[in-house]
Amino acid sequence: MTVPGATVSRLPIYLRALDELAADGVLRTSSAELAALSGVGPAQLRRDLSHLGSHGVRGVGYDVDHLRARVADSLGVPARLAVVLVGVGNLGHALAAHLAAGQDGFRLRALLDADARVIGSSVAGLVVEDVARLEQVVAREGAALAVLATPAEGAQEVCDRLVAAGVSGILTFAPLVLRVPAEVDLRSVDLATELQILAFHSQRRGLSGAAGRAPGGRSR
Amino acid sequence: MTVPGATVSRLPIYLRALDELAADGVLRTSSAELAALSGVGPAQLRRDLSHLGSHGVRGVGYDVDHLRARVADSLGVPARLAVVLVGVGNLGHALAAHLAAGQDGFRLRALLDADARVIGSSVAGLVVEDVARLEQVVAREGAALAVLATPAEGAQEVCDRLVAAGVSGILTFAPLVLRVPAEVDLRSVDLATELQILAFHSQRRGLSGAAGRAPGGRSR
DNA sequence: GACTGTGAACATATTCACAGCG
DNA sequence: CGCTGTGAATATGTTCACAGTC
Repeated sequence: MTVPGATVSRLPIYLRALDELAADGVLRTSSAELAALSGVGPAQLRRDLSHLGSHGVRGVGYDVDHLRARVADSLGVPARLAVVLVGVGNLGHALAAHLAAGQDGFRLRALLDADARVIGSSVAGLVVEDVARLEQVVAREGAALAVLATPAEGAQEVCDRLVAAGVSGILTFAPLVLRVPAEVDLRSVDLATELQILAFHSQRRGLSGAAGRAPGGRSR
Repeated sequence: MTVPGATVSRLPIYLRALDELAADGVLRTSSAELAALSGVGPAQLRRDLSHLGSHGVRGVGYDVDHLRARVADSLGVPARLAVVLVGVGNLGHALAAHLAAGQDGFRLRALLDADARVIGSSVAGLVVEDVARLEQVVAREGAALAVLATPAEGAQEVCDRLVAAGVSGILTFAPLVLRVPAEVDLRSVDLATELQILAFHSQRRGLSGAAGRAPGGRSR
């Protein structure tokens, strides 16, 4: 029962949609409804869920709570994995604040930085520690995941040390290509990259900017 | 000469690699070298570049400056598109600071927020304006792209207004599924989603946390 | 009757392996 | 010779359309 990567990347979206339905007191849903909430087609949603096993009822639909538990399980949400964040600059600070809320199924357990002016200060309820102690902190917290929000310089070194310390997944915001061994999972988010991708399509479309166009409708 | 989406999403990475080579004074490169710098295979790199036309020399390689110009052109970097950012909270502030540096080929032209305590303050060299004036600001700056860093509540409304005002691409950090018409490009980045994807693989691997493992090597 | 789960068709993306060419 | 560019093979992902089942 191996789940395709493309499916995995959509499971968090389905989980959020299921959370919303549950919060609204909805008990049962359909592939059409869930797909609409998730911005995908019903066939894709059914195919995706089928990779987690058969959890719907033909002719009826899906039980919201049951399906939600099943999706949350596959994403490891109940384990509430420990996360450490390295790089408490502007961006790291903002990410820490979001994560510290703890609503996403993770426990942010430590903040690390190299800047003496930041070390020792309190951010999002945690005291920033010296990145020199990275190995000890990762071990102490049993961190499975790390968020990397340092500048590009030095990011590969921090990454290597995180891997050696035993984290199994890294989410990086540093604008460079990081090397990790195959058994470690790396996801990269970069503002400039994302905007450049948008720019590509923008110029293909031949629109150089926002000229006065008739207000369009909403929805896709 | 239509470029596949998967290729487009890698062009910014190639561009950064080419920038590095140029900065190091390297005049000529090969698919093997560029691919190594970009973390992809040589065949993929050659296939990707071939979609932009034939810019290498068989038996020799690629001219760094020429290729860089060609990739930058396809990404619309020389146009230096105008960008507006909506939502100057923690995250928006950090994103504005990165963008304001202007090193990525964009001009950050305006900041918008709904919070009266933020409006009028100066961030990254720009005065935060009232989101009520979104339409006028987008028109005034001729903004082609927008960055959305508001909370989930109200994000769809802002998104609709950005679309109606004529932006052609939106990068959102709000944790919800936004609807946009087909002619507008939407990219979504969400911390919780990314971490949940990592968590999926982490638990598949059966590693519950960071136990003492032998320090591994680097590189992939 | 209504909705899921899935085989089959299609579309997209990656990789191999080598022909083409300076 | 050495390296690019690309046909062909493979792998991955999406969509259709309907059989299966409550």
